[in-house]
Amino acid sequence: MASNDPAAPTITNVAALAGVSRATVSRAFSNPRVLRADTVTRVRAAAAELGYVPNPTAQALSTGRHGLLAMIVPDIANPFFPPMIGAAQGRAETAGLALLLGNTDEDPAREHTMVGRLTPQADGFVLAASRMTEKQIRDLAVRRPVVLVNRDVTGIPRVLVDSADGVRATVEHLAELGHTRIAYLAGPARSWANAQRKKAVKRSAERAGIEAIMLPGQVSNYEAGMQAAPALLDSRATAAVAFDDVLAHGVMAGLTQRGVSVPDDISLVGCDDVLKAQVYPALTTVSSHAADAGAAAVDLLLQRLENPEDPDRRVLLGTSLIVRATTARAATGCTTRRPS
Amino acid sequence: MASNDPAAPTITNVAALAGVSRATVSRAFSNPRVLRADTVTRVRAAAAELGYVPNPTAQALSTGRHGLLAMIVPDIANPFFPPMIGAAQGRAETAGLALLLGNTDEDPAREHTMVGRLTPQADGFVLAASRMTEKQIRDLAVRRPVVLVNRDVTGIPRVLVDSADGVRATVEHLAELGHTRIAYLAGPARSWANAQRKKAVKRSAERAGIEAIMLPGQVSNYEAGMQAAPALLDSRATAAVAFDDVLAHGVMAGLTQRGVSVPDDISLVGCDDVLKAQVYPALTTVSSHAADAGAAAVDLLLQRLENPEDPDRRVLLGTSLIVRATTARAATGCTTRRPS
DNA sequence: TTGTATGCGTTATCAT
DNA sequence: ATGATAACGCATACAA
Repeated sequence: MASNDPAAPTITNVAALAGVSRATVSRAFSNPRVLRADTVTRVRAAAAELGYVPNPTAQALSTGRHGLLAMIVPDIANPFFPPMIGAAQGRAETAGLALLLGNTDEDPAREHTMVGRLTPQADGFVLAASRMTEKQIRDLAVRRPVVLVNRDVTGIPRVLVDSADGVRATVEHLAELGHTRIAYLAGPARSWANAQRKKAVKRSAERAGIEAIMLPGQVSNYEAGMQAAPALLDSRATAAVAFDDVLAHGVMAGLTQRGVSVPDDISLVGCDDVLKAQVYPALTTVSSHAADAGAAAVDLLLQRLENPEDPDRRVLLGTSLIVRATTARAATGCTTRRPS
Repeated sequence: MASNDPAAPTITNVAALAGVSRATVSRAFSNPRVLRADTVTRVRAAAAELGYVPNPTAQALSTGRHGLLAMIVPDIANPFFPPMIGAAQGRAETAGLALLLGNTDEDPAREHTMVGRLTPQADGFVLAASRMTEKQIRDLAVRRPVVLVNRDVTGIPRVLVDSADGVRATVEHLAELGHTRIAYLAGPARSWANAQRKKAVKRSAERAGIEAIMLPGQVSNYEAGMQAAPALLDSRATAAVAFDDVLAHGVMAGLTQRGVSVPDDISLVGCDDVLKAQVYPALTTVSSHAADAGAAAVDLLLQRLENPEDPDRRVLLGTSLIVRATTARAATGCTTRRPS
């Protein structure tokens, strides 16, 4: 029945040592302003001497606040998320909160179950690229503050990485290089970011007066990219924008395998800048600032936590084109080489 | 004071509806075997009707078990850790536990503080590549079960990725390719894996009858790799093993920048296989199976949790060489080109 | 400003 | 097999 924690001092021990009541010790930590300054210091000294730390579980039972934030991501192995998680954890830590991490493997059912499992312990949720239904999200939101990342549900605070700027700059960049027919390689169908990027490519191409082809996609990983290479070649586009960097690298591999050179034969642009300049050839990409998104999401959540009546917020984070080594002038004259 | 959870039914409501005492409701969930089968079903039915779920916080306060595992990593942005974290979370989830994640930015002080903050809520710890002192780790271990990953402290259960096999295979591979002078590019000085790999390179080189040069290093990132390129060239080694893949990529960048070609002029091998075959040129590397390590660590922790008297365990995970495209025969005759 | 008393939801001890 | 009740550690309404 007792705590399994050997020799963990409680408020009672501190009270005895400091010669005050347990209520005073409690106040010395949770509401020091109502106490005389010297009692606060006296109590704190006693606490320090014993190594006393308030027990968050007991606090939670009494206040309903657990000091825990939950963050759910669809795939931690996707390099887009780790920086976001790191930033979120750091922000939470600064606010004195700890972070519960859940990985759903893109499975909506698993996400829903996990959220249910965590609800009684978490003060709030950050749902990154959530795959749950709008109804499920709203149901959760009435029980706990929720902040969405890259998912746009009216009435739920959300931070969205707005690819529009970066994609437009990308298309203009490609147009300037003489490309007149470009392709968009889609990512997960349910992904908000995918829908947004697809639309941005389409519109920007119209504006720039060039042709845009939409190539289908389901998942976003290296394998899928490899397999998308033939379709890209068939499309006869001379440049492609991929849903993200991982997909782009897969495409690059598939193309190289078929003797097609990037960027000499086909220009390639990724999204999210997850690999930075860490690989050769360095990928031209649309930077997403995932870490900023993680920090912003936690900030939003903290606001909601201290003021549940906070108005609906929709934070848009900009993106920008980073030109590196996978874009070049459109191949002139000769057609793209095909394997035998 | 009250719970912030709207309309969360408690054991009392269920007891009233089922016409039993609160104790019986409790037993119906935590220890059903001592109850008559029909009462269990009756209570469960009442609970289901109300949507009752046991409150983990209250359980924790009473039992001392929180249903929470904490995992601390030095740098979540390092691609070695995300798969490990994902596997650990999955394993914990299967066991009905949630995962608290902490990121320390390689800062021992921050790690220590974080561990202190989390101790009252976590049932146990997985410390990945911990930077804390041995004493700090032991102190923690008397309060909570602890499992280490890639840190070797006697008496503390630990899982170690044993690079020896993979490194030996690497050195033999290089020797067969005609290399007679190879370099090891070190990583973080306090890293157990670094010490182990360095030693393995040294010994394997001796066995293979070739020369091994140790190049110093402090941190492991792309930048550091770039900056290490000149030293590598100065060493006149024709092949190099880097502490990890990220460092290797940085080195590759630095070399390419100076007009030195990989693998034509210099062969390069990474460690950990964090980028899989996802980049060109695909990196020859020593695979570390980080996900397996994460799963094994949680398994070890679960064992300790149910039996604290479990004997000291030291799990060694093997590694293997994956030959891809960055190793080739030693350049013959001509010396390595240097930039002007 | 500080102390007293009670409740938070559950488990476990001791009865019956 | 089941019920009554005392913890678990803390926060807060109320009293003083």
